[in-house]
Amino acid sequence: MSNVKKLRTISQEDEAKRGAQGVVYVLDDDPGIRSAYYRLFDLDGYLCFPYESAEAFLLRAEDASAHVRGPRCLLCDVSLPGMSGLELQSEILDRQHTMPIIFMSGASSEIEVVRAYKEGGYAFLLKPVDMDELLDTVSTALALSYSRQQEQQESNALNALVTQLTEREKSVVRLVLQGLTNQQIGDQLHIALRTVKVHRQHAMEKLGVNNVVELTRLSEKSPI
Amino acid sequence: MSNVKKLRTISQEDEAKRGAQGVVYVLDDDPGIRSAYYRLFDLDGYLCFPYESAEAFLLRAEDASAHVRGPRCLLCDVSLPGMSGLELQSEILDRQHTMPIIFMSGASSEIEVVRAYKEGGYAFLLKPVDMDELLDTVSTALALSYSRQQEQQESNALNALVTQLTEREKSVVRLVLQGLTNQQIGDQLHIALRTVKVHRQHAMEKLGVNNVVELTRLSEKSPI
DNA sequence: TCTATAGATGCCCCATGGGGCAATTGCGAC
DNA sequence: GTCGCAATTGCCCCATGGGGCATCTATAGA
Repeated sequence: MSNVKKLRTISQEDEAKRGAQGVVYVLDDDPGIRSAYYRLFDLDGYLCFPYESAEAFLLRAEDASAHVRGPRCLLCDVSLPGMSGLELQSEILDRQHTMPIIFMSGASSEIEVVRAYKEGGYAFLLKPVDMDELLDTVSTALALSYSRQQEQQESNALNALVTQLTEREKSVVRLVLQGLTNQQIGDQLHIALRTVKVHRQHAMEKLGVNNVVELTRLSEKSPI
Repeated sequence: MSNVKKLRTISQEDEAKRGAQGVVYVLDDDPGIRSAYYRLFDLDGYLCFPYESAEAFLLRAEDASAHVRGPRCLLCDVSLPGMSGLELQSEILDRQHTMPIIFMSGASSEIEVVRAYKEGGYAFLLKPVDMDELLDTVSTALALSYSRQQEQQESNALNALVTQLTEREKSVVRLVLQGLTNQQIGDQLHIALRTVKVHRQHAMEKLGVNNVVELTRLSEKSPI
C-alpha cells in the first residue's frame, strides 16, 4: 500500500509546491501546442493543466486543480471548436474575478481583439507567440491573480470578524468611526455612557483591534 | 469696447460651461470627419477641439483649452500622417495621466489594436464607428477623467496641508498613526509628554482634523 | 423551568488626551 | 542686537477612554 500512497503523496506535494508559484490553464485545440506549452510551463515551475476546448475546461478544470492553491491564469486560444474563447470569458468572469485571461490568436480579426479587451481580457498575444513575451505576460498575470486572491482572502477574513458583531455593537462602531465621543454616541442611541463603553469594548475585542487607528483602517477595508 | 468684450465674455462663459461637461480632443486627418465629430460633440454639449495631426495637437491643444477646466478625453485615429496615434499616446501618458485615450481605426492590423491596449489605451473603436457606441465610450471616458481629476485635486490639497507640518510634527503624527500613546511617542522621540501633546495639537490643527479617525483617513490618502 | 446571551446601567478608579499659561533655548532674518 | 518661530518643558485642570464589579431585564433554547 505504502508505495502507491507514497508516490501519490509526493506528487501532491509537488503539485502544491508548483501551485504556490502559479497554475496556468492552457486552452488550445492543437495537441502540439498544448504539449509544447505544457513542457514550457512545467520547466518554469508552474503547474499546467491543458484542455482541448472550453467545454472540457469548464467540466474538468475545477476538479483537477481543486486541491491546488496559489495564483492562476488562463491562456486561451480565441478560435476554439465549440464555445469560443470570448464566450468562455464571460462565463468565467461571472464566477471568479481573480483569474486573468490571456488570449492567443493567429488570424484574428481586430473585432475579436477589441472585444476581448472590452470584456476584461488581461492580454492578447498574436501568433506566432514570442516565448519571452508569453512567459512575461503569464508572470505578471499570475502576480495580479495573487494580489487579487490576497485581497479577497483579507476581505473574507474581515467580513467574518464583522459578522460576529451584534447589531448594537455595529451601531456603536459606526458612530465611533464618525469621530463621535462615547457620550455623543450614547445621546444619539439613547443609551447610557457606560453601555456605549461596553459595546465599544466588545466590538474592539471581536475585531481584534487595539485602538481607533486600527479600527479606522479596518473599516476602510470592510464596511461595518 | 464693450461689445467685443461682451461677446468674448459670453463665449468664454459658454466654453467654461461646456468644459464642465467635458472636453473632447478629436484627432483625425480627414477634415470631413473632424467637422462631423465637432458638430456631434457640440450638439451633445461637449467642448470639442479638432486637430489634423498629433503634432498640431501637441502644439496647440494646451493653449487652446488652457482656460477650460473639466474632464477631458482624446479621440484619435491610429493612422495619422507624421506621428502616429500610438506614438502620441506614450507622449501623453508621460505628462498627464488623467486623460483617457480612445483610438479609432478603419483598416487596423490586430497588432495596432493590441499595442494600443497594452500601452494603456482606454478603448478602441473600429470604423465604421457606431455613433451610439462612440458617445457612450466618450461619456464613460470623461467620467473616468473626472474621477481621476478629483482624486488628483484631493491629493494635491492634502499634500499642501502635509507640507505645512514641521519635521517634528510629522514624526509625532507618524507614531500616532502607529497607534502609540503620547507617552510612548515621547519615549521613542526622547521628548517630554507635554511636547508630544503640543506637536500633536499643532499637526491636527494644520491638517484640519478633529480626531484620530479623521487623521487616519487622511493619512490613507496622502502619506505623511 | 433553568440557562445562556444580548442589552442596559450605576459606581468607582485610573490612564490618557486636550489644552491654557509661562518660560527657556537656538537659529535665521532684518 | 532684536524679532519671529520651532522646539522644548513644567504645572495644573478637566474631559474622555478603558475597564472591574455587580445588577437587572428580556428572549431564545434545552
